[in-house]
Amino acid sequence: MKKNAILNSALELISERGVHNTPMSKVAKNANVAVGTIYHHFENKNEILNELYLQIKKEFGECTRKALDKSETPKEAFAEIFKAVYSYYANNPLKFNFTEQVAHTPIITDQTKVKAQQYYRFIGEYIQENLDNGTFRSLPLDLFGQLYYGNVKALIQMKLSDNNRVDETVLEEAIHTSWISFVNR
Amino acid sequence: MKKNAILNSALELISERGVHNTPMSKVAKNANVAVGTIYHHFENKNEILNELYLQIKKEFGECTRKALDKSETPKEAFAEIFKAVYSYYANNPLKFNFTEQVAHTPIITDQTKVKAQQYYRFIGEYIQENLDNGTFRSLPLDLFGQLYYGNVKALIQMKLSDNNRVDETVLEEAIHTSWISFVNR
Amino acid sequence: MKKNAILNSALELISERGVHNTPMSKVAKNANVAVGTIYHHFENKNEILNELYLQIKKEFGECTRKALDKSETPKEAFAEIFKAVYSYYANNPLKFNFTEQVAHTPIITDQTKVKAQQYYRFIGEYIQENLDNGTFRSLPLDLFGQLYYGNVKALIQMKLSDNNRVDETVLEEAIHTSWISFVNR
Amino acid sequence: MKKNAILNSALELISERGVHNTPMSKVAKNANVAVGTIYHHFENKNEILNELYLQIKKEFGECTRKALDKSETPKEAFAEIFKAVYSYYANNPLKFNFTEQVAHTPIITDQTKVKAQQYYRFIGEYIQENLDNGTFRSLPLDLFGQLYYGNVKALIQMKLSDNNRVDETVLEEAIHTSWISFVNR
DNA sequence: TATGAATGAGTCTTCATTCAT
DNA sequence: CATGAATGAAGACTCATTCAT
Repeated sequence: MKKNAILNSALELISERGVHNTPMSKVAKNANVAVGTIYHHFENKNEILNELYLQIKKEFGECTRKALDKSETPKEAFAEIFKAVYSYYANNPLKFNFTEQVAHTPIITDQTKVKAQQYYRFIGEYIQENLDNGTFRSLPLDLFGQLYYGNVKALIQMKLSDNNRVDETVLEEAIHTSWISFVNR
Repeated sequence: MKKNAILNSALELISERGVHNTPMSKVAKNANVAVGTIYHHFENKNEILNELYLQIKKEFGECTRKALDKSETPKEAFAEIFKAVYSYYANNPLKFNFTEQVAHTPIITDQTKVKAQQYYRFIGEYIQENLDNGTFRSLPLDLFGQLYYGNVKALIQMKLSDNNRVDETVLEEAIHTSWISFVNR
Repeated sequence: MKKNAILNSALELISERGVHNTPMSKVAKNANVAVGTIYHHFENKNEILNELYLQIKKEFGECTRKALDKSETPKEAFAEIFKAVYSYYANNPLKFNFTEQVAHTPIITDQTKVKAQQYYRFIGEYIQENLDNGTFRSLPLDLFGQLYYGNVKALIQMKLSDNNRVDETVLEEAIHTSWISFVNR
Repeated sequence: MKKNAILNSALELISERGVHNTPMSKVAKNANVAVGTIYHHFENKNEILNELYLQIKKEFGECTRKALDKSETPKEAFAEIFKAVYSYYANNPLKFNFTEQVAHTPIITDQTKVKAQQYYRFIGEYIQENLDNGTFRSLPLDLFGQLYYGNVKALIQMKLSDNNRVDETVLEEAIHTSWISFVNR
């Protein structure tokens, strides 16, 4: 479908060249589509970006959700979520770059952000739960989230900057590093 | 000096409106300077951004260096560096926004990045030292750096998004959280 | 019939929004028809406008003709034609707006204009007759026409801009004003 | 001055080809100016049109005002204003076409219209005066204005469509035709 | 006939940069 | 050094028209 070709084209170009260095004309050409066709499927450039953002966050949420569901203990869940997030972005570097570029930008509307958050709200719930039952040390929920995600991101960035540096050992090491910072005792 | 007025004007506008939403004409007007004047002091727009980046990283480095110098134990140093970085950006939100926006962009040249790193190389050295002497758990140096900086950033972002949420207690808590994740035993 | 739906849709939109602010896509949607369907019934956008123009002028001619036919004296005819033209456009403001917008534009072809004129040639003939027999003061025919129609238009515009200002009295007054300017003695 | 070149270029092209058939690129080329230069002097296309409109109405007002000032009787004033308006547009056909095209369009803002009216308010005042003192037959002021201007326009159009048809005699005849329609008795 | 996705030339506008004063 | 008018390439978006289904 041309709509998907357009979304993929935009993802590719934007993640490589930046949002403001990616004219619609290039998005069109790269999608083997006429410029006008883009506007048949999307209201404007921002709508493409919002749709792309939402699509990524949905996929991201689904992968991570599976990881949580198959886990039996909080510790296992912690590691599995970590690995899922890491894997998702390590395997989809374009999507990582795109998200990082666009997330804190007025391009992504509040409406989109709210919608997107529903796809991974369960992570917050997982954290809150284990904050409540004393598994985790007492920290503001959102700070916890930022620290946790920051830890995963550190690893993702290492992976993307040099594919060979991150192996199973480093991954486990990073997870452990993260875990001990949050867990009580 | 007009050159400084231009740099400050650019910093203000860019951090608030984004690089690509900040035309030179606005930079000029905001600096009370004619457009042409900018081009007497800078080769082009990118040069402004690179110079700004360098200037910020230098200042950042100096603040942090002082924090390290007055510390006596590795643990104290860890906390002091954390606080210094946090304070610098919490007190200079424009500079934080600017840096975050620009850092991972082709706008900032490799040459600039290399130069900038010299201003805070000592942090890497501090970490390496304590990695070597066994104070810190064994982690790749750059991963360590990313994790450490990621932790500080989580707190800075919390501060900037809601000034009142981060007090001395939360700060100490965050530092502790970070410390225990790295230290051996 | 879809063809009529298209013509009506175009009339509505164009009279309200202007020719160049009325894309074919909107004409189609407003007519509950696909864009492509329009091109089965019309060669292109201009053909719609020309057909619309012709249709209006025909209807206009018929109304006015009836008014003339039932009149017995030149003076009565003068008044009846005046009222007929006034009524037609006062009751069909969309058609008035459309005509005014389009009439002096290269959109309407000379061929269309010639065809249209046949629908109300009898008005010119009525004037010429009474010019010849001395009822009217001697004026170039087309100037007479322009003046006469200009007088009616003044009233139509008054009516359309403020519905309540034009009542029977004002209408009669305007007709009288016009009549005395043309009649001999 | 380039600003004037732009205004003249726009006047020329628009009066000949229509507003929506006159791209800024052509306005620029015809003015021997770069496209960007236009936007150095005007906010956007509409601002050019509004400024042009205002300029024309000002000039128009000044010419007509002189005609009124040198007149001694109401009848003389009636004729002189008629001639002045006629002459102005007959000698400036581009300006006539431009005004006619644009006047009843949302392009010209209400603010512009209000400003413009001040340039020829005195005509309304002249009419009102002679309506009050019984020189003119009792008609709504604005209808009077429309009829009066309509009569002049009829002659202007005749002149512009065939330069040779309107001579001094026809002009006097038209003025007389108009005068007798308004004057009492 | 009917549909509506697709096309791409053309429109307005922006903005980094230049250069005459 | 300072000024700001001028430049024109490039960008987002529109829309009349075509054509495969």
